[in-house]
Amino acid sequence: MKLVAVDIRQAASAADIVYDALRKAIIEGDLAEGENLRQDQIAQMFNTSRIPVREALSRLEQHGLITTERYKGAVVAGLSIEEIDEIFEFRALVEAEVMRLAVPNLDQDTLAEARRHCAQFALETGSARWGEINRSFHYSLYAASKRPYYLQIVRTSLDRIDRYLRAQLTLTNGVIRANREHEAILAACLQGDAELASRLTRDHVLDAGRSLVAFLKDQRT
Amino acid sequence: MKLVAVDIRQAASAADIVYDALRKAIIEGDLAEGENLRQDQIAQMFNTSRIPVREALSRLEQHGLITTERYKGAVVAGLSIEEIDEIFEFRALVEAEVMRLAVPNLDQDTLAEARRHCAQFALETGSARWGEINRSFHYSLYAASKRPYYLQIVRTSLDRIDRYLRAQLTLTNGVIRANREHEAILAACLQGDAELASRLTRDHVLDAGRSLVAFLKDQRT
DNA sequence: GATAGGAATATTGGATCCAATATACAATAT
DNA sequence: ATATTGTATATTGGATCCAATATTCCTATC
Repeated sequence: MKLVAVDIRQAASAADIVYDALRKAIIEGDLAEGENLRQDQIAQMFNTSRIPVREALSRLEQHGLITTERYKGAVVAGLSIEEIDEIFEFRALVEAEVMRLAVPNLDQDTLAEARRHCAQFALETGSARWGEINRSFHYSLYAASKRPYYLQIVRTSLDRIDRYLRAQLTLTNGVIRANREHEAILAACLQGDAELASRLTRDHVLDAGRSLVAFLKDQRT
Repeated sequence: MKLVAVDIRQAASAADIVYDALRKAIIEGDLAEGENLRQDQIAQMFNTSRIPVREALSRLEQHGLITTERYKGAVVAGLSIEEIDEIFEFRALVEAEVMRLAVPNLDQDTLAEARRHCAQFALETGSARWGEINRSFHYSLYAASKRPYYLQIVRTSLDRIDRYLRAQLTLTNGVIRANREHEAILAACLQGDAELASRLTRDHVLDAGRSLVAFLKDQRT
């Protein structure tokens, strides 16, 4: 018997599909902050009932991507400047540590992959994919840390501010700076200098945060 | 008109109540790891239908407290030694930073409250409340950091291992050591020495982790 | 014209019902 | 006796229905 076995346990439920789609839409900024999420409307869009939608919304709320009020419904969560600042500060702490832990485990394949993402980031001109490639670059390195719990935290904290990060990359000249910093991080990794890579990662995140906060402070006046 | 105004928006839904109860039961170890969670059974216990139960289970899964498999149901999540180790390492990183950020903001009232919790921890003989008082002690100090996002992360990571931490406190002589360490942290806070308080917090968490891992390695052979 | 009150509508939360899947167990064949 | 198949039961996921609450809009009153 020759057939490719798939693990059927991971078949996605309707709630999973709705959750993934909404998460993506929020992260990428397709759903604006403050926008109402009507259960009925979403259910119709996915050709399903409200039950899986409610489950998806409940999950999104747990991750802070939406806020809900009883009998009033869900809206895409917004963040204050202070909250954004805090999340960037937190990310700097955790991602710097993850980078430090990753460096000793980096092998040639991983480094090659990271270099690919880095190059791709520099080449990409459309804003749509910067956020995604940026993630891929960092994740490819972080994965070597072999710290699944840390990575999950990194993912959820990135989720919260990704929308703003994309705006920052696009609207300021963040891409040029980000690319320069990516190359520096990659160079440190190639040299096996964990401390340097960690410090550069920390600065990279804090830089982006500062730039974003400045941008938003200007915009929100 | 004289009455205490309550914000009715935060009235708990059935799903909230079920979620809180299950979370508490898992954290406190009343539900053993691997135990099945039948929707129908839980619904009957709370005099409700399965809908709110399903929502509660979905939320618990997002926080890693249970694992579910499609059409098979939910079980209380267990952690491997490696996972426990990783979470303690992570907590050490984050809680040390939170402590560092908290010290400059500590005022007399907060310190008095922390001292109360610390004393209460030393006096308590029954194992049941150690976990709770331990949390209260640390949270009372952490709150001064004014970093709600960090605190939420600390809470969820503590949730994951609280069950094991309680076992460690109870079954080894962890309480004596923990209490000594609490007093040292408190002293550092009173002196306003953020670096010291941070380092002691880090060691406190790592100590507990090492002790727990040693205990579990022995037990799980 | 502005405002308070109330009916009509929309929306959410929860209960019940049905379909899909898993599990337990009996029946049958080897 | 053991393994395999089929069937009954249990359980979950999703759809539909009902109740509780919020929102809208209309009307009456000043």
